[in-house]
Amino acid sequence: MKLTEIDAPNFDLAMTLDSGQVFHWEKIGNRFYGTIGDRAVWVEQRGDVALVGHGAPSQSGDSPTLSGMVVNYFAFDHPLAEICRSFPDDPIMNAARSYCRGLRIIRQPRWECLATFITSSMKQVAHIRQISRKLRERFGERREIGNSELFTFPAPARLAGSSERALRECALGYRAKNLLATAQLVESGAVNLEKWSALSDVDLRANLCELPGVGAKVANCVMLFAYERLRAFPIDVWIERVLREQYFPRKRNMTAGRLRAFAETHFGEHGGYAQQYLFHHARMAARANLSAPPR
DNA sequence: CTCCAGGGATGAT
DNA sequence: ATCATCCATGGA
Repeated sequence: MKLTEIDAPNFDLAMTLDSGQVFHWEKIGNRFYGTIGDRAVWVEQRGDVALVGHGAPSQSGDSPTLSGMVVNYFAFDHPLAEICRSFPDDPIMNAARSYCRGLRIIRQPRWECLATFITSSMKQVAHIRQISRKLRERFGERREIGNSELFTFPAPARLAGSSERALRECALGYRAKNLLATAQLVESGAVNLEKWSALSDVDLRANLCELPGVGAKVANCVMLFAYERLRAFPIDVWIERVLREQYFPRKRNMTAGRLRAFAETHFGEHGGYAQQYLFHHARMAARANLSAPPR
């Protein structure tokens, strides 16, 4: 076990990992255990420093340094103060910005992010976490870290070579068919997720939406979390609720299309970041209301 | 346009 | 201990 300290200014690890953008990190004590690509690590925040525990690299040679991988994964290079300053100055956004200080949109591996969000449709965060764990345990590669074992997210070939039935055993339900079909498209080379990074937002979204199990919402999540398209604005039920109740409280005829058009213009060049802040703030506020309901 | 598949955590009773 | 609710895509 080795330790690495990494400068992590303006960062909140727990907020970042608990904001519904990534689903496999497990909290044990003060540490979050998970994989970054092929590497098993734990991460602990100590003020402005991220302490990272890790085993030996899986392969020697030309792999990037661990600290480089961590900096890239958690996007410590995103100019967060500047990004937050670009949000609109309205009461809703200001409350979310203040609550979510240090939340960063991370850079997830493309396939892992796409596959995970295909499994996310019509599921809540707790279920998505379970599916991710089952897929990893059954099809991923085992890694040891300290006394814990972790599993990498299975490569496309691994899932493409499985079966709808095996995937259903991982609690995917009807999503199994979509994940299998998409894995086979990627594995066959018919789809090259890395090459898609060169596409415009419009073309990337269109290509993603062609994949089985990917609609507008999942496509926007993948654009935001795996392709660093910080303008992409996924609208799920939580965000739709925020938009309707907070921005248009007495407009009865706001269609989904009009809401989408509003979001795309109102939240600006880092709309995806704004969306994540609104999403996380709304979810945490709802949770707080359960323990202390209003009146 | 409507209806529904499929499923496990979570809340309500 | 049961019962209802949450959720996004795609096909009928």
